[in-house]
Amino acid sequence: MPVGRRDLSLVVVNEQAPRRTSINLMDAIMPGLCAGCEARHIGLCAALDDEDLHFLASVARSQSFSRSETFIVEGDDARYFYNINHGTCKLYKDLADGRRQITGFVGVGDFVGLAAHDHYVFTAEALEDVKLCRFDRRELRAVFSRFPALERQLLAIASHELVVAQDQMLLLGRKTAIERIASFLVAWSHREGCVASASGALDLPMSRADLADYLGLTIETVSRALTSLKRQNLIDIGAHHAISIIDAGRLGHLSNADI
Amino acid sequence: MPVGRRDLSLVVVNEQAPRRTSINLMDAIMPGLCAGCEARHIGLCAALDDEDLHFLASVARSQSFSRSETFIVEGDDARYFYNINHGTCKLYKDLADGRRQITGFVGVGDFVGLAAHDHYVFTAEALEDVKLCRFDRRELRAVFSRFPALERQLLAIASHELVVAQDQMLLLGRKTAIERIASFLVAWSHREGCVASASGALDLPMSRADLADYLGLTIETVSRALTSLKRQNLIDIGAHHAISIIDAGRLGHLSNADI
DNA sequence: CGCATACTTGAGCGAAATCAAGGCCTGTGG
DNA sequence: CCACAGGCCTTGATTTCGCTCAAGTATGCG
Repeated sequence: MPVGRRDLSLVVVNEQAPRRTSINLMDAIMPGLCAGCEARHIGLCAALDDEDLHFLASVARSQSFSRSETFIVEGDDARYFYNINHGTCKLYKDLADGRRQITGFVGVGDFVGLAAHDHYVFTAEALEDVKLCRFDRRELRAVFSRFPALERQLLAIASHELVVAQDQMLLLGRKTAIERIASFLVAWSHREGCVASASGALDLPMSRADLADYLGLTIETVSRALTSLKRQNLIDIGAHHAISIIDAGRLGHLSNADI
Repeated sequence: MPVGRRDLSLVVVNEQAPRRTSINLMDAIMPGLCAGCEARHIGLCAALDDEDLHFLASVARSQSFSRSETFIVEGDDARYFYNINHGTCKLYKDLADGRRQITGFVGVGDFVGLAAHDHYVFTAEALEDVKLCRFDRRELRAVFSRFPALERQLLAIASHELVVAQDQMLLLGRKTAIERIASFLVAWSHREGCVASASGALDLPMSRADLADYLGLTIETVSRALTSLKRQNLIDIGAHHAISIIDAGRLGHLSNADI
């Protein structure tokens, strides 16, 4: 029985392919199949045969989660591996006494579950309603051998994430509260698809508590730093987690990007 | 002209292959060629032909650096990519005002320069005399297409480094000074080849200043925390950067490893 | 409209930074 | 062999940035 484009919904959850710098797996594997897709391709031949599609259907499936649902729990068997089709998630690690470190926010096109051993080393929680494409890690080798270009792309993605992680270490180890907030706002403003409205305001899907847990601060310090930036007329704080950057230049200077 | 095993010294600097969890590139490419090598292999066929060897000679060469020499400078063109054959190095990022964050210490078998874009995003400096195998990044694609198993292994390595980076973010963002020091000592004691002598003392190749820059502290705080652990009889501090762990259990408990 | 949750603001505190000596190796040269 | 210089490390005194505790104020939802 042939698998037609229609059946792709099993794996291609979001056909209105988003614009993201990191690649959407399905965009990558099926260039040209997703209408309006502008993600970078990874050099696969344009068309997949029925066998390829059946194979993909057998190793991947779509999933949805609501705000505050966790779909990866630290310590669990690392059986799956995800590609985000819609929404934003936070990844975090907890200490026994409740202290939490958010290691990253992941959005459309990002992969989650790459950095794992036999067990997941972080928890992943939806910050808003999310749609995912879930892969079985046990089939990963088979996926790679069928689509070798994908493996190459994943190495580039992992390398880039290492660069980002090193930046975050510099922030957490050496920057002041104001510098952390400024760095975050500048970095978030460089994400594609983060601008909420015509006003140019940033749409931050995370709470002050999440921001604090990401930047190694408390919610009070985050709040005070944001208020301080607002008083200096560098940003404006709107409702619904919206923040507008008024003076990107001075904000970037405050963020103390490394040499 | 054939390339014999002798000529491998160009790339295989250290034939007494070290025992390390992360793979030594040459061990990987030439399993069986390095006497006593116990590193994991990555599934290449046992023998390389002359063409392979000529190819390797053309893209890689050995290098040596002395203590405190830098061989990668943040911001420079990322032309090379290294595999460490001997010694330990620190990787760090600096802020304009001199604040420094060491993002990692790398030792025998580790790869350096993977996490880079067009330019290096960190500086690498030898902590002791080091020997390296240097690869031209522009030839990386050619290396991978000749040895596809290598690329697969690099993805696994990069994934593992992401796990380590996330642990470090938790440490930098949320742990106390004592917890940071305890975590570091426990982690370092799990490195292979780190035990200096029959006494079981750890050989730390880095100074207190390096430790401070790695753990997001000052040298005074590092010193006080070590003294505190010594007074609690959990460790003993010897000369020449040697530290013995007396009570690994309580030290591990103090380190507050995440759940 | 009322309650719960999230955010802001203020006051005081504390862990680690900064400032400042002082001690201890190690190597060098008399 | 000792004297001295220069790192590197430790220890103490003081300061400070961000945390904790505590209200108070929006915001959103039933």
